[in-house]
Amino acid sequence: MKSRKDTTYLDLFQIIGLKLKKRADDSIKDLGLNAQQGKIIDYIYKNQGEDLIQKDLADRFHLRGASITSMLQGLEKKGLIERKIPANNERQKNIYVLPKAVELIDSFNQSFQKVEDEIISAITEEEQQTLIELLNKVNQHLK
Amino acid sequence: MKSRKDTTYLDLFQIIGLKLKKRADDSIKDLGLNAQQGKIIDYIYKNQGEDLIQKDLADRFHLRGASITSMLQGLEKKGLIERKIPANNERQKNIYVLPKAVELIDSFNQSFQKVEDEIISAITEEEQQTLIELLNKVNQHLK
DNA sequence: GCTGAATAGTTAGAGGACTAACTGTCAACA
DNA sequence: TGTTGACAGTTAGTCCTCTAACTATTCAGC
Repeated sequence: MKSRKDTTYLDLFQIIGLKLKKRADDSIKDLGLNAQQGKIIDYIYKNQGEDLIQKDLADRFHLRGASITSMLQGLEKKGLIERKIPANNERQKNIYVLPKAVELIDSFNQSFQKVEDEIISAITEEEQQTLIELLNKVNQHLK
Repeated sequence: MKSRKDTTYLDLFQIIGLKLKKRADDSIKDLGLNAQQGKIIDYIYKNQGEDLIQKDLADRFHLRGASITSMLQGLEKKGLIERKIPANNERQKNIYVLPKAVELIDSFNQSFQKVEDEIISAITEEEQQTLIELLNKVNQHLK
């Protein structure tokens, strides 16, 4: 009875999530960053015109404020981003990517695309449509 | 253009995984454990007759050997499991749950079931079938 | 206008997972 | 049978995220 077959949705999501995280981390580790940092830089780059503040990142990436603080401090130390207190609200910090980071964005988006391709190559195009619909339903339902 | 809609499979899996992890952790934290520890105790309980060793846990849960060592040391310190070096192979350690842990298993399996129910209540029964098939395909394809 | 609550961000300290280097045991085969 | 490589597990040190407690600013209602 070694081959128990009661893998649940919870287990599947955890396992797939872990595998994807490891692949994504691996794929950009030569750039000195992990996948989360890459995703965040990309997100900052695409939204930095919109009065982007740390709280937005916390919401988008489902991380705590403290985690964002420490992650951005790290990226700042590496010269990849900068934070400026806006004139109209001294309790916030607007976030911008620096040129050094912009150069990297294409590179890790390509890496992420490869991981993406690995996922979808497991199933047909029709199934891909179905999967993304179901994932979105589940995601939206979880608050 | 604040509502960008290019959420990828990778993003979706990460976000759903994170949300589920937080829910699962929350649901059993009163027992002094996190979800991963709960899952592992359950797995040990169901497989402890089969010469279960640490390597098996590392494989099943996609964690490194070192992580399993430290996690089991923690569970051992709490009096939840024990490890015994088997007679036939002194380089391994067989793992067993202790009574104190057995008492908890029903309780956190119920908690996990609730998280499971939250997932599937987002979609119809037919969609549930489809989703689990697709998830299994993707998972198996990722080695 | 003042006071108290809400909001944004930081710090300190803890825990979990990782890598790299290590110990000790087993197994293969020359 | 002796050596060498594979294997199971551990240790040390790092990184990321978390919670809890904190500072500082802004907002809302009396």
